[in-house]
Amino acid sequence: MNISIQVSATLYLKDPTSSEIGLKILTKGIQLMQDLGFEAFTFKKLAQNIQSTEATIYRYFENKHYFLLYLINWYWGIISYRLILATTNVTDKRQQLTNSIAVLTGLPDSNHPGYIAEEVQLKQIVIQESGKALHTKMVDDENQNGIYLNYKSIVSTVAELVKSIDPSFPYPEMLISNLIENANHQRFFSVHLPRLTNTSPEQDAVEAFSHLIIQKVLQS
Amino acid sequence: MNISIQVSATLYLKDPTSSEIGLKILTKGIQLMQDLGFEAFTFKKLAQNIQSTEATIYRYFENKHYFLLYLINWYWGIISYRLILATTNVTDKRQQLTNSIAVLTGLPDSNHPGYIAEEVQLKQIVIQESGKALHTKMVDDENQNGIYLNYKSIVSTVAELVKSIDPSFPYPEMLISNLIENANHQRFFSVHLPRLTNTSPEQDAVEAFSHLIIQKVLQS
DNA sequence: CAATTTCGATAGTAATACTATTATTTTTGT
DNA sequence: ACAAAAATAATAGTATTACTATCGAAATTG
Repeated sequence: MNISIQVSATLYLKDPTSSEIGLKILTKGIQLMQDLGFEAFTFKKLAQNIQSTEATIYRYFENKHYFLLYLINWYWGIISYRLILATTNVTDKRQQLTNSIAVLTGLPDSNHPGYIAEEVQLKQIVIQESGKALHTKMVDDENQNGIYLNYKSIVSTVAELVKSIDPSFPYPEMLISNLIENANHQRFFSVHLPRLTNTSPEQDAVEAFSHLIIQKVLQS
Repeated sequence: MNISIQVSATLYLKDPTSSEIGLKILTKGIQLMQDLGFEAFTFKKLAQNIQSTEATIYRYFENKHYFLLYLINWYWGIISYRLILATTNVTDKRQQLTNSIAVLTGLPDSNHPGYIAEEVQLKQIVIQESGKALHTKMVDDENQNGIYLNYKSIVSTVAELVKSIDPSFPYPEMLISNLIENANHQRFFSVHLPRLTNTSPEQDAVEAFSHLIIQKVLQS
């Protein structure tokens, strides 16, 4: 079975991994969210898809906004886990950082240690829909409820690594959050607005760009 | 009077700058969009605000998505104009680039040449709502309609500058679109998720970060 | 000043985002 | 194996949203 990935309990009313129907909501929900996009995605459509009813889904999730937050949190949980795998037993801090940047900005690969089937789809959703989840009038409440903890702890962990390598660099958190966000943006651009980037789905340059920035910017 | 800023005509049904009511829709609309956020903003509420009717607003804009696109396009039009002011009569390419980065990542300032009253509010809207405008199933159609031309031309112009300074740098467009997007992200983080950044509303470090990246990454 | 455009007022519709109720099925503890 | 509890399906209903349609009055324009 899958390694258990932590998703904040404030994101659901009833744990969807605790029942058959809950799991169906997740797997078919991911699919439908990808196919339709957040705005066209509705619990009604999902209910029809899993041959259940709206009311049932509402017992698991407050609304579709929380459902999206759940998926995004799940994704960052996976990445958290992969970050640990990529850095344990690596003694050199530089190498730890390089491996971390690879996890954060590289493409998912079924050969990676700790690969989880949903990762590719979840990443797509993160790329497409993250902005809508975050840029809400509710951010501050949700932040207080610990909903972004997974994400914040990733940035903080890797930023610490940056600090230990180059204590004089003044913007470690900004650097890391930038590289993470940039990776998603550039991949979006590469598909929809290719003039804005120098990466393409065929020849992915996002990870290389990220390593270059790190290399040029940090003094070791 | 204001310098005329180009906004793509595909974004409106009737030019809002051509009538009293249209201008009211814009100014009060900007205000309301900021106060309520995109999701809670409705044409009905705006109509009440300007003591008019929904139907009237629908005669100017297809829907609120296009209204948001209009505002964002307007913002990038202003920035385009400010970029020109910041680079004309500057002979040194390095200096041109530095000035451009300042325009793209610095804070708006009423002392800037070409300052336009709405700029501050529009910037806030761009920071908060850009993601929702772009990350839609309709991106590709809208892109074909030239809706992102202002933005693309900014990236392209500054990327050309990068190329002329350091022809060996392999990712000029990615670098510039990254710095632009990053500036908005970090300012959002600084207010809502301060742990993710090293800038704050009191002590803005975004522009300094951007200059640093440029300086470290480009060879002159 | 006639013709046209624009606007306000009002009405109406389909879809969305839920909440509520109840009967049936499934699960669980013993 | 069975009673109690929990979960689900089926259905109905509500407020709001995102529009479209109509039509007479007001303003603009040629």
